[in-house]
Amino acid sequence: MTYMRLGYMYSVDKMAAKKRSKTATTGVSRSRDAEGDAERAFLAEYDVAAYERPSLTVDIVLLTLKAGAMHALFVRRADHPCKGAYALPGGFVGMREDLDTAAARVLATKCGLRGVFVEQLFTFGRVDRDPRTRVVSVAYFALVETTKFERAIASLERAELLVGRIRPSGDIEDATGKRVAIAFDHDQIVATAIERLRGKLDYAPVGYQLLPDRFTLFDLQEVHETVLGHEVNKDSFRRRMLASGDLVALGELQKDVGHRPAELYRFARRSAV
Amino acid sequence: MTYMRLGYMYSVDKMAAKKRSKTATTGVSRSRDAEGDAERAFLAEYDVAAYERPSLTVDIVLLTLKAGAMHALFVRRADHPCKGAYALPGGFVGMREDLDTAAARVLATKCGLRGVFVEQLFTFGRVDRDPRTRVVSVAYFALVETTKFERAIASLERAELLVGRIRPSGDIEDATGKRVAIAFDHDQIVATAIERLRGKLDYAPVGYQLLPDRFTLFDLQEVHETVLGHEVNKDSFRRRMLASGDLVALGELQKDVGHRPAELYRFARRSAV
DNA sequence: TGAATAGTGTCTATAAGACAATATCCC
DNA sequence: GGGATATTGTCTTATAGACACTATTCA
Repeated sequence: MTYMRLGYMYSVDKMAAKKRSKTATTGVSRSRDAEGDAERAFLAEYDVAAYERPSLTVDIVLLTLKAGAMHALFVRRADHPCKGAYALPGGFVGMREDLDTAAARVLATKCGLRGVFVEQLFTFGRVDRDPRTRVVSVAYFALVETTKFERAIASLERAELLVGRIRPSGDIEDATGKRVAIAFDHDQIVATAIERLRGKLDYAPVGYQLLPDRFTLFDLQEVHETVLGHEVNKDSFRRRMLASGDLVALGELQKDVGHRPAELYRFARRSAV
Repeated sequence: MTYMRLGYMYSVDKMAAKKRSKTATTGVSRSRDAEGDAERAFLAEYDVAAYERPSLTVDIVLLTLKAGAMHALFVRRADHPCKGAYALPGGFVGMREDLDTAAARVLATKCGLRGVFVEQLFTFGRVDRDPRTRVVSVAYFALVETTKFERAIASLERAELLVGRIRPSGDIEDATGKRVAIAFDHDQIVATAIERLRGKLDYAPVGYQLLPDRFTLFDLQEVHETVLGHEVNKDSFRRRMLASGDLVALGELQKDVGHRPAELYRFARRSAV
């Protein structure tokens, strides 16, 4: 029998036997009165107007899954530095704009997408990451299903938009399969995004951002395999997914597939569009 | 039999049967020539000197484990806003200073610690998080063994240093057990640090930052239980840790413990001191 | 009917949880 | 020896991987 105490679970009849007695430790928090010099130092430091500040941007790694590989959206750099290279869509953070809001704005204006999954990824701030000036970039990653992705970039009609195919090695290639140059440290940002996505597969129903509303278990398996970069066991994958409670069977089947059609599912947290 | 192709594992004799044939997908990457207006927009945007910029700081969540609970180091705010409240040690990011370097500098100057584990945590940038001005803060978390922690703050001899005990609920209390006020959004930053630490337990030998050089398996178990906020199964924990390869048995035993002494271990990646 | 993949059932190996039995220290 | 905890070994249960077998669609 167990009960909650201070947020810890204790087994009433076992704790005494299982736990080792601890030597007493004396508290150490000290609260002496603030001294004058420390206070002055603080005040001086907060006179921030006197200091130069780095530029602050957000960069978006918009990921989609297409033809068995992850793809990201890039913008071709029109100028030096890195002229002609693939850069991530990004923008400066406004003074009266939350970071998440800035990310959503860039996603809307430069990628043509609203309401998709976005999450803060990591902040890149190496001093020399941009040769022009000090720029610290808060990177975000977004996931979107491929049809939305393509509709979005088609709607923007912007010449500089590019889609890069991300190889498991981390290399990025264009539609012809040729490896392309990536601007600044954006290759590293993309690699970090893929890594994060991989980590999320274990505990989050990631696939639902990358799949259409209705999909088969095999579709979902392909998403996992592509993200992870290796095969997963089919039987075990099926069992795990069905046991997770994240999937709802629609009672409908694939059509026109040339073999026994698979059942269609949707994710439990998203009502059918 | 399997072989590598494009970074994917394929089972030679099984792929045909296991994989469903995919409908062909046409590539979509387009590389039309850059247009003049897009170029001008880019240039205008990069004229960054014209824009106001948020202040950029790093804040440190220095965590240690003491008396069965996580503790963090705070600084008492000497001024408004949040006068008297507990704030995280932090500082502005210098123009010629990497983010990680800034974090290490704050850790050294304000916490008295060098060479400890530090990792970027998350970037907090809500517009209203500091009422004085727009401040975006890249939060870092650091882990240190309690004796180092206490030696460090003792060496600084600064009156405003405070140690907060972090309750599993997220509340922070002083040495007397009273809940204290936390400045700005720093309670949220601390909560994020604890959450991250929990997540890392699954795949990283986190304990080694929080334990002395020599420790018993039970010490390590206590670290996990405190961080996770719940008990773990002793037998399984033991097996997992010993099988992980992260531990090296020292062939020495505890002394003066009033019961059968446990074997002492050290972490494999850290040579004895 | 045959090709192709979906889905089910079963067996085995591995890891986790439970618990008994034995070992070793200090008093 | 008695108290206390460490450590080992065994049993049970849950989960993953492997694989055979049946089901269903289209050509």
